[in-house]
Amino acid sequence: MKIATWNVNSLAVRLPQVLDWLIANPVDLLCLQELKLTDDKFPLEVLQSAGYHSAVFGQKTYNGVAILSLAPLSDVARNITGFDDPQSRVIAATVRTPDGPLRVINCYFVNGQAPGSDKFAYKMKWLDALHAQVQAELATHPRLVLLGDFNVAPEDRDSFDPEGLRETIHHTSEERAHFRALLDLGLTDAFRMFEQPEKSFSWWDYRMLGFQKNRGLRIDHILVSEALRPRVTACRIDRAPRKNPQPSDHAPVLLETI
DNA sequence: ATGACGGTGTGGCACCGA
Repeated sequence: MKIATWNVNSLAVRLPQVLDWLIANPVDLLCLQELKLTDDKFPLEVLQSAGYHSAVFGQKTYNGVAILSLAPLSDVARNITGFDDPQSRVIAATVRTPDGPLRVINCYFVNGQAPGSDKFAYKMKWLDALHAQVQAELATHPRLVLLGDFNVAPEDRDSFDPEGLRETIHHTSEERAHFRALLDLGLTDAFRMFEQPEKSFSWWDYRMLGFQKNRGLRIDHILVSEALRPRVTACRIDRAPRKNPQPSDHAPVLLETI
């Protein structure tokens, strides 16, 4: 089984690239973030023609998440139970597999702007709420994958400049503690189950030749539950779409299981 | 570095992202 996550930074702009990428990478599940469009503008029929079912949670201008799946999706849940949020950041769904149901939680984590800002405070509250949500989901769905744009570089090696950016956004101790708290629920960062090239990143700033200089961050992640972990055979970042003429600033991350 | 680059909106620029 192949599962991927990709922050597309506007699906309206990136749809042709998504369709091309799915032809080259016929994954079972593709989780998208930053759709930047409302549900009525989601290209449901086009993706259906490509063979994919969709569960969508859109929003005008900002945020928006979707799960694309070759197999039908059930028990779709939007955002976090008991956490009133005007922003569309979380969509979960269940997909049947030969080994039993798999719960998929696709998230676009809060950016947070800067420590001390209102947006950072929102990020912390959102992370608290997400932790409780994932804990509850795990209790009923032992086979679970939590993936998306986490907006956290978990360790120094996940940043192009860990010293210069120490305690700045994506690098703060608080954000990293929240990431570890998710791991403490029994989740594993699938990317770190395998030997990886040094300076592996999933996002690069559009400015200042960020990608060409590999000045990036690894902030897009795929976390797998204990039941799923022994099934994981590979996890990698696909840098190819970042080389497209009009790229997203994020690259897809891919997971393979037996 | 109040910069850069790219997307969206009802715009002539501001706001946001990371």
